[in-house]
Amino acid sequence: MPRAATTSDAFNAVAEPRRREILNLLALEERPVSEIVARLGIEQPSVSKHLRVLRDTGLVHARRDGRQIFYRTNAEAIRPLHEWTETFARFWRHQLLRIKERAERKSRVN
Amino acid sequence: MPRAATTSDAFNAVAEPRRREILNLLALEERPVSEIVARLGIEQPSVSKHLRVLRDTGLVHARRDGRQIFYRTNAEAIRPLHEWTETFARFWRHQLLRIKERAERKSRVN
DNA sequence: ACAATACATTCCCGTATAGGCATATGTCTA
DNA sequence: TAGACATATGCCTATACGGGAATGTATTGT
Repeated sequence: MPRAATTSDAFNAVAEPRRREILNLLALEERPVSEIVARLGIEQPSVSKHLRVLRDTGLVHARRDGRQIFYRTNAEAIRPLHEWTETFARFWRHQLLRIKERAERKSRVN
Repeated sequence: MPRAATTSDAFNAVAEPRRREILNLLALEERPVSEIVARLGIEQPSVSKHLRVLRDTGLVHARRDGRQIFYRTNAEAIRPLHEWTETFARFWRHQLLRIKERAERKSRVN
């Protein structure tokens, strides 16, 4: 079996660096496809295909205005990723704490 | 061009659900391969291959003890993912805030 | 040295890419 | 209605994938 389809879930969709760039770009404000093409320097068909994946996974919303279609990141869809990574956060925070403690112990000795 | 290699970065590595399961399992304590096989019900060669990817991306550490090899999640390697998703957190938090405000406005009217 | 145990690697296969290019679709304007 | 503009889709190719089965490698105990 090959890797799961990029359209199946957010984890797969954001595995592609260009798609993450697109999500970054569309986080603050909605933008038409042409602007994504211009800013990221990716071919238009390629951008459209990435947007298709992002739309199918709910990572972006689309709104048509005349000939243009404005896309915007749907942060809510990124939330599951954030939550999954958050379950590991306590480990590196704990690690940092230990490093800090060790440093303090050291400076106490000196 | 095909999708980027799973070994290229953490984003690609965790796109695979089984690998996320493995990371979850190895987060609290190190475990030998046989235990991962038993707990997740995946074939041993398959587990070994996933572990290889996770090791190449630094997502797990390995320690040999006799015939067994103990693996353990390296939370630090998940941090970049957490940080990337964190940049979007303020948007859904803001969204939640707006929903809350709207609810309060509504109840004020009633 | 040999057998058993614990993992890792290799090969094969069907599938899902992502990019490039051409083309189709939808919308506005003259 | 024709043409320009904005975007989407289809086709092609090379490549990476993940599972299954078989095999290789390292370590231990006898």
